[in-house]
Amino acid sequence: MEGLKVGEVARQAGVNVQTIHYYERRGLLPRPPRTESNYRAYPGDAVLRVRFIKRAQDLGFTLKEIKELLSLRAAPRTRCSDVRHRAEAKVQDIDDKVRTLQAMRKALTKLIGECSGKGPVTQCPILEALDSEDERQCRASS
Amino acid sequence: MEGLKVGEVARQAGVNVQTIHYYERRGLLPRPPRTESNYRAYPGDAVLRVRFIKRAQDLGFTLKEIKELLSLRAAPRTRCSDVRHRAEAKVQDIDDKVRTLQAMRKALTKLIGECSGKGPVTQCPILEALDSEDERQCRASS
DNA sequence: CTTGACCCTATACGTACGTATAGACTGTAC
DNA sequence: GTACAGTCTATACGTACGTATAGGGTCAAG
Repeated sequence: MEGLKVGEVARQAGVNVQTIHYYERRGLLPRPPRTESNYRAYPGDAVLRVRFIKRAQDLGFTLKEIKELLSLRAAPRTRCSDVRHRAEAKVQDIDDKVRTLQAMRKALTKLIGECSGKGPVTQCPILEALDSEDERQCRASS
Repeated sequence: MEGLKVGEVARQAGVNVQTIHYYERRGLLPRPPRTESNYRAYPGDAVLRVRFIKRAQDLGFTLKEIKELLSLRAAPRTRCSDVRHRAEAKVQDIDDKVRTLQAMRKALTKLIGECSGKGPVTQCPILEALDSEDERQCRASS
């Protein structure tokens, strides 16, 4: 029998079987040929493809973006700079998220600084700040 | 007629009506009394409660955590330090997320640095890195 | 007396990323 | 020859946070 069964691909790539199926449904993995008994028969490089996906996720790419990276690669006459652009955009995304988190952190530590931790909860400066009307501009897109 | 209607609360708090209903379902807002025609009749402080929730979200608390903060406050004999603890834990969460993002960023910019942006995509160092077998430990919990 | 704005409930949709289950079939080892 | 591990499809569940829709009732103005 030619090719790997789905369980084998999953094992080698360190994901579980349903994840492989899910990636296929999402169009991240091409539909492999089937055996007579309708089992998926994957070429060996399917494992590499799944690992590629996982590594790209680790770098902060969404599955949608990863799908684009993969089709970018598949297209001849794509330039390296196209990929580079996406990576740079992703760095931007990351920076935005970090800024949001830092703003949260700053606001929180400020409140913690004002809280002695001693009184009853009715006088907690943290809760009071959350109650108060003053419109600190801390709208943060999560 | 006593009390505010849901649309009024929503407007004053800057959220939409379904959000109010959703918070009620989630147990973040107490079920208000009803008029004869079964309309919700909110006390004026319902608006403050919704704003409290939005501010806490801006600080990075989940709705579940906010619910806890609210019940913490409702309970007599809760100490201010209980609230403070939650805030400190949240700062920890934020720091973890920031570290993860920074690791992504570092890995990405390294790859970008290796990419001239000039060649065809078949020789793109970014994609090659994603392909490669070497097990850089960049497992990141998103 | 009808139009329009508002309210009610229940349910589905949306994003992002899977995980789990049911019910049926296959392939193999004892 | 049967028990068990693996596969198939389809569908539901899970998190987190809402948004949207359908089908109905209510209220005030013109």
